[in-house]
Amino acid sequence: MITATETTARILVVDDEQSITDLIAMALRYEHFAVQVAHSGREALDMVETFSPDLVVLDIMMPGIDGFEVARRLRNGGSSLSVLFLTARDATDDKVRGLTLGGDDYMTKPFSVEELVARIRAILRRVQPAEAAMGRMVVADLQLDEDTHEVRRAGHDIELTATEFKLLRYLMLNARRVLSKDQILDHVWNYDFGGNANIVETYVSYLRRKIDSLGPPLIQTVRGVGYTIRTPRD
Amino acid sequence: MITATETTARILVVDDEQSITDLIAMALRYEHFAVQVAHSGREALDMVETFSPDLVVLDIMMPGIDGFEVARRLRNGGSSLSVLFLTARDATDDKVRGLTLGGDDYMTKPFSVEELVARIRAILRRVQPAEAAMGRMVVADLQLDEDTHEVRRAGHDIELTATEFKLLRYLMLNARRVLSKDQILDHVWNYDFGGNANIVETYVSYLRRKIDSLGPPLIQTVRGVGYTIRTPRD
DNA sequence: CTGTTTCCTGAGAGAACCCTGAGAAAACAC
DNA sequence: GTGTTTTCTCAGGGTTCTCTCAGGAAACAG
Repeated sequence: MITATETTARILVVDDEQSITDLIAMALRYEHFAVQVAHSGREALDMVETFSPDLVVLDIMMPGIDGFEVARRLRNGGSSLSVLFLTARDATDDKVRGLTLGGDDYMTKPFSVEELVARIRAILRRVQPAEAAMGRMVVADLQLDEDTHEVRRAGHDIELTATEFKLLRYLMLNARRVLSKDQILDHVWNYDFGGNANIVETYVSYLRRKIDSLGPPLIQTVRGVGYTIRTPRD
Repeated sequence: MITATETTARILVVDDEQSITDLIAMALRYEHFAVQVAHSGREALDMVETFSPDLVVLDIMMPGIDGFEVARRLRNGGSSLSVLFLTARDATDDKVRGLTLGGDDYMTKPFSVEELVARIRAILRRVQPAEAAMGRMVVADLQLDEDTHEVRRAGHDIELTATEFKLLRYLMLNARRVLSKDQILDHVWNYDFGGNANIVETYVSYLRRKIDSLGPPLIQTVRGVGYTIRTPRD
């Protein structure tokens, strides 16, 4: 522990589908957030009282009190609670738009866990300026900026595709930690991705070509386990 | 914290429609204003006492005491409070004009959040000269002046349509940051716009034709993510 | 050394994404 | 009302990206 203000953000996850709340809760706990789960609008409103979260991940389509109504009741309560809405891809986004103009945001299902975490961090960064400047990550002479989407190493700009960027962000967020291919697949690709894990190898290969050509290799294979990014032992 | 005079302007939002006050309050809170909401003329007059806002966003068409009457009573009370009126598109604007002779302003519904914020800042700039000179934005050799609505690059005046101007302002306000098409749509277009996001591509195309023909391209596509305006790396 | 497993990477098909011209519809000016 | 400007829709086509597959390289076990 570093200081007493090293706060762990509290997140309430609301979805009527258990599989979704399980997925999200697990991912967020892994990222060291304090997580609670609710499976209906009513339950959510109750838990906001008892748990007082910093942010709510809120599914819109729920029987009974839906996500819109939950959000509205929270606002009426004078709460300035941040909300990340979840919505089906084909849902008309009009109503969501109206609600997400503030610091809030929304994602369409299916999403990748990595992106969910990224967006949650982005929202928290705005609300809790303590975590400001967190949008920039550094490993050795490699830097990644989430806001500008810029990646540089040793003074060179590196152009990454969307997927490459997400993969690198995930690796850097967990720098030094070894991540299995399945973990990477689950976090960086959409949760309903059905393909095979070889795609992780492929994208690691792409990243190496762009990043490790500019200096000592940072992305390392741990055979039989997975990959990690770290500054190499001399 | 920088100084004690680092003031956050206080804004009272008055409209009988909850969805509208929700929308505006959320957007303004995101811009770090202190916001309170009232849903009737009477409530508004009370809150002016207790909240003492710097500016009031005031809907005209309200049951009971309407916006005109609220403004009149405020003036009679000797207050020099600034007002931004909201009015339906088809309302006769004559009466509004009469009331906006001071530093005040008005907007017709539906509006875009981006424009609402811009006008509020413009009003506050006049009243609180502290924020003066905030109306000019610069990216490389491109400059945009909110007050005069002028855009110049490399010594050339550039004529933009209203929508082009709003889009460019939003991009420049977030210079270097990558903005998704949805984000842009939500901020630059009216809140009830239901069309598809391709219109953003179209307008980016228009802007490029007018702006990027005068020098190295400033508006950049980040494929799969969105757009950003930045001075290009050599 | 040999066989086995794991990983790397080139090639390519299909999909996704983006740009832009053309024109209809709406707003505006006179 | 007429003509002009602006906004918005649509679709074609070019480009880039994603993902699969397969052969070969590297690491490991015996």
